[in-house]
Amino acid sequence: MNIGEAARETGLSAKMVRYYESIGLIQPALRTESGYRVYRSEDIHTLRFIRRARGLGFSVEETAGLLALWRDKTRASADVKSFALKHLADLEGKIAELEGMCRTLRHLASHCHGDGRPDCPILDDMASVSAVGKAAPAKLAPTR
Amino acid sequence: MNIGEAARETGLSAKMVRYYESIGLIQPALRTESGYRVYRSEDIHTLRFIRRARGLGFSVEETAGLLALWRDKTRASADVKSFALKHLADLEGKIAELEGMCRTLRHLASHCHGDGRPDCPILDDMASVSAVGKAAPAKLAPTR
DNA sequence: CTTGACCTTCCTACGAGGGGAAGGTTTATC
DNA sequence: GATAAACCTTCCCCTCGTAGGAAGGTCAAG
Repeated sequence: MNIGEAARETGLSAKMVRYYESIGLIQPALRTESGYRVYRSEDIHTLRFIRRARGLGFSVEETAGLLALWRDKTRASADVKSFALKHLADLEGKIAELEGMCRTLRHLASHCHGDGRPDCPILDDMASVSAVGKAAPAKLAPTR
Repeated sequence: MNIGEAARETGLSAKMVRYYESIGLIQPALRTESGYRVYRSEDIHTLRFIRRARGLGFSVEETAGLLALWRDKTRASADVKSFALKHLADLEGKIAELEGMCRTLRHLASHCHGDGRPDCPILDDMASVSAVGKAAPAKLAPTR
């Protein structure tokens, strides 16, 4: 199986597969004589695991940790669980942050009549000195 | 007021202020004879507006749009409102995505006994073929 | 033999900055 | 007036997880 097929099979892109190899998340793939990467079903299995972990929001680095646990047949399930719960807490923190923004935005929007007139409490609030840091608790976290 | 003071005053970093200038989000600052950037209270006002917008999760590009609306004294408040509501919908979409991950993780973790034994339903699930794409709806969205 | 669909490596860009080097300026203290 | 600390300047490279594309090699079908 070459990289394109492996990509279709796993829901990743060929680019991603090469990238994961380049950063050492997966072992270098076998190669044909002409240099094409070759994937066995066991490699596909690993790639699917990776895609699943990424889909659950684990970073690539965390995914490497999970892969190591997966391959370590003597791991304690408690280790996996704490890994998962730690990540869950991260996600919940992110959600809380986004919800703070949503609350503020909803509040501001609800006070804006939203017609053709120029006066707008949303802009007024954003421009007001007192509002600085109100809905931006502590740090300006990475958005996206 | 030089850049360091302006940064402290607005809650941004000096790097960010230079960056915003470099990408054209703000006008090039005035300079002293020796080349130091100088900020007037009106510039500080703008920087605070930016910080507030970023704190509400608007991208820099969206912030540029908001700034333009802010400066346009003839804008319709409806434009601002729709801008805000669009962003709100984006945030809500992001939250829903994260919550999907959380739900799955909570479910998986609740089925893991979390003791010293190696068998772990979390890893089992992640490795199972059928689970592919289950909690990763459609695209693998950028995490962080 | 040619065409098109693959594959390879390498380089660039994104967003939103952070870190730090090398060097100039300003301010406070002695 | 000298010196040291604390500023400032530009410049370039790093992050993270990809995507896009150029230049060139390979493979299967017609």
